[in-house]
Amino acid sequence: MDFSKVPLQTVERLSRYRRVLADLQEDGVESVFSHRLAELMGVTPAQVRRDLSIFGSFGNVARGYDVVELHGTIGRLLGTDKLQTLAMIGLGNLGRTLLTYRGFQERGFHIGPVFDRDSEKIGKVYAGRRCYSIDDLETVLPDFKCKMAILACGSSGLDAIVARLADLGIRSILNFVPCRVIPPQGVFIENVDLSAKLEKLSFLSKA
Amino acid sequence: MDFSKVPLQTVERLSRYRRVLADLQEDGVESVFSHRLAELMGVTPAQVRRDLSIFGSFGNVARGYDVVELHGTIGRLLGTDKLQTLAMIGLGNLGRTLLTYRGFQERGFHIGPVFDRDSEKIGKVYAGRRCYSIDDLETVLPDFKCKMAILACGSSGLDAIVARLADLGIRSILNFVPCRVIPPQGVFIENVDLSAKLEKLSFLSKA
DNA sequence: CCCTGTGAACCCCTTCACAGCT
DNA sequence: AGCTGTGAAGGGGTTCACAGGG
Repeated sequence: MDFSKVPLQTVERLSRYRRVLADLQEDGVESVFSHRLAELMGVTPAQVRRDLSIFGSFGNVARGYDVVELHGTIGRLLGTDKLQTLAMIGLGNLGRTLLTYRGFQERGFHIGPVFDRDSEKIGKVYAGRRCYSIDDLETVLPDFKCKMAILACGSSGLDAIVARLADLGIRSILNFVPCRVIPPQGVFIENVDLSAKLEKLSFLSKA
Repeated sequence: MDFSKVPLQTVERLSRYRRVLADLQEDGVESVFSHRLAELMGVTPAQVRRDLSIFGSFGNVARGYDVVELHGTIGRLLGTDKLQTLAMIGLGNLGRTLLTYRGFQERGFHIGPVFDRDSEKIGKVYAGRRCYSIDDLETVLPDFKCKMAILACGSSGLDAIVARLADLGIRSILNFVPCRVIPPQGVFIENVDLSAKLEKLSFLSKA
């Protein structure tokens, strides 16, 4: 598998395929044609076949795609077939909400250690997770074997924190802080900027 | 201005330009060249010039772009130069967090009426906003003159709610519910799927 | 010189259309 | 017949490279 020639947009669709397949599986559907899968996804059948063909030939001319098998395959591709533990930086409003967000658990993600700089929070337990001082990142984080982290903190000193996370083996980051963070070598960053989305909608609805 | 030939990705960058320009303005910078703006944005100078040239000729060969003027222009383009009131459906964990999210206020967005179907919540006040029954959407929503809405509810009956919102004049929707919603004619929907983002990161960090 | 604005080239992704198979 | 997988064409967005101008 050559990761370099997988379109980014295909990757983004993979999780939606998996969700659709999970629903089909629950309904007892054994196999599905690209046409039907496309309909459920809101894309073209050609798109479905192209996306899947990048990773191999999973389809059968007579029966289409095996639902259970394809669901499992995509799970393995995404790496969500086993539980992954995430670290989180920042325990404000947003951070505390994410701790109890069911969607993560359902998809095999679990927030483990959380870090903050506020001494009021350090040492306390939130939704079953102990809050550590950001100063103790280097001593605490390695125990949890996290490969991913969530940034839900303030913007000051963010680059330094990201650099430390990278040094500790964090490979990818979900960033809720609305400011540009330059990814260290080998680290992927996905930004979530809710205000930007609203501004986009505001622009589009003036058309 | 022909909206149809504005690349979607350019629209998404507009809010980032505005943020960068706001920072420059705060620092007392009067004008800026595409090269510097590109650096702050993390894009190429050609991209900056292309993006801005779509909306007009704002640059000056000798001095570059006027910071204050461009900041204002982009604000008007995005429609964030005046306060906009949003409606919100769903007052769970996420909904309550969004009510107190500072980022929205800072960018000129204000959540007005909130709706839920849980009779425990209806009539109560959360962060200064009264919670209405979703059954009263048609009688309550028109008073607020909302053009945008946020979906932070469960997935059941979502299409029906979206149709009702569209009938009441909602033009665009920020959707946190992880399921496909088919946009009614003339309505824009932006989906926020946090688990999908994590799955994407999970895939990428295996490369 | 070194800037902006922009036609043209380029690249990535999507869609078409069909060969190959059942 | 109707499906999958895939070369080839098409389209949207980015980058190149340069004309035009202070």
